[in-house]
Order: sequence, then structure tokens, then C-alpha cells
Amino acid sequence: MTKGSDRTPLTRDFFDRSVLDVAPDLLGRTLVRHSDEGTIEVRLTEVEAYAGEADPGSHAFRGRTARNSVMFGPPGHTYVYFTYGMWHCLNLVCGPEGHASGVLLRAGEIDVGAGLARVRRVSARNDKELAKGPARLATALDVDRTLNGSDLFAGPTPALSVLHGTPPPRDQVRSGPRTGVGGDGAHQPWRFWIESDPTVSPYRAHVPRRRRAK
DNA sequence: CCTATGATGATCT
DNA sequence: GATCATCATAGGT
Repeated sequence: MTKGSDRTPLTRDFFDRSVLDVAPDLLGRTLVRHSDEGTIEVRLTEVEAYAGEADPGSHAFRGRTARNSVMFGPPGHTYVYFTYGMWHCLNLVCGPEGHASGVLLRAGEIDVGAGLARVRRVSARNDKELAKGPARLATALDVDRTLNGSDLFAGPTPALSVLHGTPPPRDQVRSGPRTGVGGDGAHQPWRFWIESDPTVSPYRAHVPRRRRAK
């Protein structure tokens, strides 16, 4: 093992904890996406925790449905959902099993495979924008619902896996309200990001959309 | 920098 | 029928 370049993957136990512990601990970690097109590695800089059926901001709040069922399953799997008619978002399910919690991966820095990410993210004006936002991150990694429920620890080369990385010092980890979450879950400070990192997405408060006049 | 708005369809009530 | 864990674009400051 080469000193200073530890690529030892996290274990499933890493995810078998409270989502509020796992979420900030994912910052600075490297997510790896293997596909036929190539490999992308993204260093996570911004995440949000969704804390089970008691969390009004969570898709699990109203119980198990076809869409959210993997959140109720074992930790260390993906939860991918489709939203706004166009976009995908990628979450990692945390434990303990049955608690239906997950971490939304909101932003990161592409460290490997930027050329491939640029092809998938044509509208990005610079490399800091390649994965600056949850749907942008999913697009850069070519993540869609076919990857929903993927096991991060399946076999030697899973489609998605998490390597050990270098978590930032605790005083560089910031937290605040979750982006785009309204209602009773709006004020929980369960968004975590690395201070001053240029790949973190801008905060946006939840705004109820007014229907178009008929 | 900022705010406003259309795109687009699955999901849930 | 309303909502939605969003983004790209247009235009103002």
C-alpha cells in the first residue's frame, strides 16, 4: 500500500450508522463510477441527510412506496429517483435497516474522467460546474434509475463504489438548511458542505411554484 | 452578481 | 390535479 494514496474502499459498516453521522463523514470521500464509457471519480463536497419516516423532508415520510422502497432496505445501496420530469438524483442508503434514511449527493469535484464528464455536461461553463448540484452530479456520472438499488459493495467492480478519501478538518465542515426543502422539514440543518469549496452548489430556499394561469 | 420562468413527466392524493 | 430533494436561459443590477 502506497503511503499517502490510500484507496481502500469504505466498508458497509460505514453506512450502517445514523445518517446524521454518515452524511458529514462522506465529505472529502471519493465516489467511483465504472461504466463501459470509462471511469469517473468525484470527491464529494456537499451532501444532505434525509432521516427516515420521521423526517417531513424525506421521500420516506409517508411510508414505503414503490419509488422509495430501497430506502427501507439494507445500507450501502443506492437510491436513485427521477424528478422535475428531466433529472435524476443519487442517494446512498444508511442504516440501520428499516430506518429508511439516505444521503443525497449534492456536489463534488471531478478528479478523474473530467473529459468524459464534459461530454455528458455540455452546458457546464467550466469544470467546477460539472457536478455542482445533485442532478448535474448524476448526469456527469451517467446515473439513472437503472442504477436504483445498486450495491456499493457488489463484486470487484461495482458500477458505483466509495473509496476512502481525506475528510476535511472538522472546522471546514459547515451545515445549514437543506436546499429546496419546504414545510416542516425546512429548518433542519442537515445539509453539509466543505467551506469555501468552489464546487459547492448555491443554496436555494424552497419556493412553492405558482401554477401557470390558465 | 441576482431573480424569474419554462421545460417535462413520474408520483401521490 | 398538484407537487416536485432541479437546471438552463434570459435579462436586470
